[in-house]
Amino acid sequence: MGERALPDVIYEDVRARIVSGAMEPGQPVRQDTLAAELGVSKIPLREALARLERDGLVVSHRNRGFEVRGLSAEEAEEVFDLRLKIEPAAAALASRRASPEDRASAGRALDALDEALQAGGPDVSDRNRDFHLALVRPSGRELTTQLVERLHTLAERYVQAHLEPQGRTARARAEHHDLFDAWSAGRPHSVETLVRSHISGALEDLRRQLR
Amino acid sequence: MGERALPDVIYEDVRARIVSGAMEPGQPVRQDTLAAELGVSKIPLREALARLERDGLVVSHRNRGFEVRGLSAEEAEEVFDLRLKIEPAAAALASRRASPEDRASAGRALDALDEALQAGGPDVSDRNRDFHLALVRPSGRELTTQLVERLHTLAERYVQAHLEPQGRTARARAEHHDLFDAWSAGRPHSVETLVRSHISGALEDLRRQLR
DNA sequence: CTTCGAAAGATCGTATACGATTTCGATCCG
DNA sequence: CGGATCGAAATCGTATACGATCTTTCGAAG
Repeated sequence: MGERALPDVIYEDVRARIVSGAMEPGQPVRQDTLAAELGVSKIPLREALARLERDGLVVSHRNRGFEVRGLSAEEAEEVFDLRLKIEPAAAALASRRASPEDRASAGRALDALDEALQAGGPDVSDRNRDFHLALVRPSGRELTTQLVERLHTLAERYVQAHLEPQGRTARARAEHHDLFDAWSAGRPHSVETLVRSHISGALEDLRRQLR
Repeated sequence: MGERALPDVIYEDVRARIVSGAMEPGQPVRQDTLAAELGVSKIPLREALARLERDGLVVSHRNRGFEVRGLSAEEAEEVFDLRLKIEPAAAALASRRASPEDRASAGRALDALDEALQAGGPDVSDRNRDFHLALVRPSGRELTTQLVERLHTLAERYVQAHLEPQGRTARARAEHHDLFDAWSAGRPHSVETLVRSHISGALEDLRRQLR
């Protein structure tokens, strides 16, 4: 029936709840309750939770189930530090290898992100992830792409929790377009610099909020 | 009864089979068979497999289950590239922050690794992982430590598949001791350099084997 | 009033069972 | 002989059920 596997759907649903803050840090995950709410049994839910634990979004305690992972300034630094080590080079490599379809696809992802930013809906997060991944995936490096996705998700928790969209969207849009232009034109060095400053900028904003 | 959670035990068991090559690249994972062999049901096995998929050790196909992930020269380059971006700095940071107990613990891990290398048993892999993680964990960076562990495991597959222990163990032991000395003395710059060259050396060996 | 302990309730973790899907093999048709 | 078709067997994925563990409650003892 459904095109996508059940644990995939559940995984994305719960992940979105955690990133948005609908499920709060430290909050225990009641498996029967959540499974009932999603209309499934605990089996596929637990598989999704096992993945989320791997992603660093939940933690499990023996015989006490899962809870939403906490946030800390230290971890924020860690996540952005890892992103800075990986994403700039990955995006630069991808810009070298991207095919015309890849560029068109990234362009569409940028458009979708712009629309979402203008609409201000709840799927800005997803469109943002899609765009950033579209800049990395053409590298052909699967593991790196998966890693970038996870780090982006971890970072997004801090952005959602501590940063207001106000004012940031305008700068973000400009940065996205500059970045896309350089990426699409195959200027890897510019891409590397722009990705780095894009990530650093978000980290600076966060540091201000976290004192 | 058992101290460790069932999915954990299964996860480590299956991971060891994949890393050692006992379960070969491309080989489908028969859940009923494997679960019976382990004396458990499919439920905890599938949770373990969900984790292994996240680690990049198996892949799943909708309604067709899991299979052991393939190996490729490209992925080997990718894995070692990621390790080079992350491990040297992580170990250097850890060497700055390590407590006396951390240093003692790392020393014990090194001793255990030496013993395993001398004995030549099948748990060289585990002791090797333990030692390298003992050099990173004191950084206090959980996500980075987890990442290093996964990358080390991915890399180990290539080492097991393509490199002979012969000759390498002597050099490895020397490198481990130099590295531990620098790390234990809190010389982060040396640590960074030594970790980098340790990883690069393994990559060079691999490249020779992979043509 | 506090502390301890036991019983009840809540929650977890997994074995079992079964429907759904895929794979395999034999037969039929072109 | 090659390819399609259909039924049987194998395999997957998950809902249900239940034992195990943890948490809470409540009463008794100090």
